[in-house]
Amino acid sequence: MLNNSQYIEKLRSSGLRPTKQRIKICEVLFNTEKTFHFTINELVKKISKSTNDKISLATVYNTIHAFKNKGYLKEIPINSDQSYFDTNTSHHHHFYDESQRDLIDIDEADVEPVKIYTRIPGKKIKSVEVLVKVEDDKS
Amino acid sequence: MLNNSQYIEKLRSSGLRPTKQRIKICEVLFNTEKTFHFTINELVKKISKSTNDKISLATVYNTIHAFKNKGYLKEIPINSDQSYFDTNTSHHHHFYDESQRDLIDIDEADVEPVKIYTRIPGKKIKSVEVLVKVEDDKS
DNA sequence: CAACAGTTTAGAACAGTTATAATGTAGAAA
DNA sequence: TTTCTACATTATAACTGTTCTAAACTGTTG
Repeated sequence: MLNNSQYIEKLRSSGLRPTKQRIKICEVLFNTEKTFHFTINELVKKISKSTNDKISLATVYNTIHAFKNKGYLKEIPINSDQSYFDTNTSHHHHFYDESQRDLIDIDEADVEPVKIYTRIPGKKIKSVEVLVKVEDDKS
Repeated sequence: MLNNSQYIEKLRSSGLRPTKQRIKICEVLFNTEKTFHFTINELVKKISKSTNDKISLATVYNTIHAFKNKGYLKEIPINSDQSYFDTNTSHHHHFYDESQRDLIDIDEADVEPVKIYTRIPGKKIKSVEVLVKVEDDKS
């Protein structure tokens, strides 16, 4: 929930030029009460609903990748024909309802911290992500 | 580690006609000491190395999906431009080294069972998968 | 063996994503 | 403010993994 000048500052401070496309995308992504999940396709629709100046698809992809690299977005590891992103960059996990193709946050407090008793020599852990797949309970 | 007649039986008992393509794919996938991970591309190469009769790409896709549906393979949820499959269908988790694009099993005993204290009403849990992303440790 | 449903096949089609190269623009310097 | 330049945007082409199509083939059943 920031205003434009704060997005401009945020972009500039991370070495991204605050273009009007990037500011608009910031608004769509971050000017919300709650965080949310999205695919590029859904984001494009959301953008076009909220502005008359269309943003090209390539720019959306570029911007999302830039934001992901800067840590403003997380990509959610999931088997899907398209990539899912999350505006919630805090440490948390997900339910995935494959039938509805619906992603739901699992609050960090609702998952016992995952302990891993083995390591890969020479590598350090970057992230630990839990994906809980659910299906309709017909019992 | 089965011989052909056992694969024929396995296929037939799950309602899949034991065609020579499927039997060959069974051999490549299951006639090994250790389980392994693969992409369709890698599998196609493996198949063509081990036989002179080429199997069409469409058949490989069909067969892998059939095997996955029958529970002979698991798909590994990962953000990648291609799907990863695992011949190890027991419950276990993975390290993913993004720089090498390399998947490594985490033995079930090496992960504290993941406890989830929340549920989605009307849905039951189908699987719980942990993906640990690692990177080179430059410290 | 005949008949049929299931399977394989090559290639076309498709969807998501990335690359290209021309045009535009933010920011710095004069 | 004007000029300059590196960075961004754009439309579109290209690319990649996967799915579809429809014709030919084959395992199974009677």
